[in-house]
Amino acid sequence: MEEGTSKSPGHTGVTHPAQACGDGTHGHAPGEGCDYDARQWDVREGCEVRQILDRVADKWSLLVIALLDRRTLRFTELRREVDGISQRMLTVTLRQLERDGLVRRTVHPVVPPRVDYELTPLGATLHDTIQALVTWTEVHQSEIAEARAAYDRRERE
Amino acid sequence: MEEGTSKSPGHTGVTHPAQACGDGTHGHAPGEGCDYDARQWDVREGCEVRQILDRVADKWSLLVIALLDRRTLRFTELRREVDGISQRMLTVTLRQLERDGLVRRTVHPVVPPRVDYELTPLGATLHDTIQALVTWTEVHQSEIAEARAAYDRRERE
DNA sequence: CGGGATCCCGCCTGATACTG
DNA sequence: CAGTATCAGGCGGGATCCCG
Repeated sequence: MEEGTSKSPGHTGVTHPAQACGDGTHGHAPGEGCDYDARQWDVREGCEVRQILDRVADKWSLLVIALLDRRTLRFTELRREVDGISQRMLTVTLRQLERDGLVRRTVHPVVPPRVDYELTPLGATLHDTIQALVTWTEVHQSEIAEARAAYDRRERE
Repeated sequence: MEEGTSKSPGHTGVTHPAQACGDGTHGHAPGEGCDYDARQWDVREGCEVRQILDRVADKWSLLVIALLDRRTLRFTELRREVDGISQRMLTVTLRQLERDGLVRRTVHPVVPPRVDYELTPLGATLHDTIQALVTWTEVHQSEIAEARAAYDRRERE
């Protein structure tokens, strides 16, 4: 993999040139200027990279993607497998992922309704990255547990 | 801090007793490649993997770790670089990361006070993973922007 | 079954004041 | 500078009802 879209070698400033960059909320018309040297990614709020990062680095999105990476799932199946998610958040998350082109939603015109969710090719490219995160978590589980215990012990005294 | 040391489950009520969900039924190969069977990672709410994942897959945590991965930073520097974070959330995030053993907090007994934050060796092991996520985001920026535009166009009609 | 609409509570932000 | 304490306000997200 390469370093993304960075091209100009010399410039590293990017403190906070201005606001510009669009609103921080989710609804935002793409195509607005927001491109700057991302090599020094101090990533201002509302910028595309931050928007996407906020989506991908979201607990629900991550879990949904990881599950869909195994196989196509229906709404209720996802609801059951993503333990703890509310129906609303599952809907919202899936819609966002669909909008981002990471998940394809297929409605079968049958009764009772049947809707399948699956990763798009783009979404599938997240596999390695997400899996790496999950693997890291599993591998370092005990170390973190220890660190927490130590911290709490220190705090309590 | 009014939220206590251990993040109270609050809205994501932990219904299950936090018993070990890494029940040893899926031994994985820690090393390289995702060659272990990822098709079976049980992620019940409240289990350790989920707790850690929820922390690591958090927008603020991710940004803070990524920044500290470049160099040691002081509180105010972080506040300035992580655009959009409130002082409270920065404090909370840093405390969580410190508790998890990912970040080391060093208080220098000088006046005015000086507190440095840096990644621990454990935290540093997240570098590749986090960087992969950031890189992925940068690489696929335009594709996602297109997907969003297409989706919005479809919706509006 | 899938999901839109609604109510509602608690977290987060932002502003401000106060310590060490 | 690096926080902690507090209050206001917005909204994210859970729970529930209900319809196609």
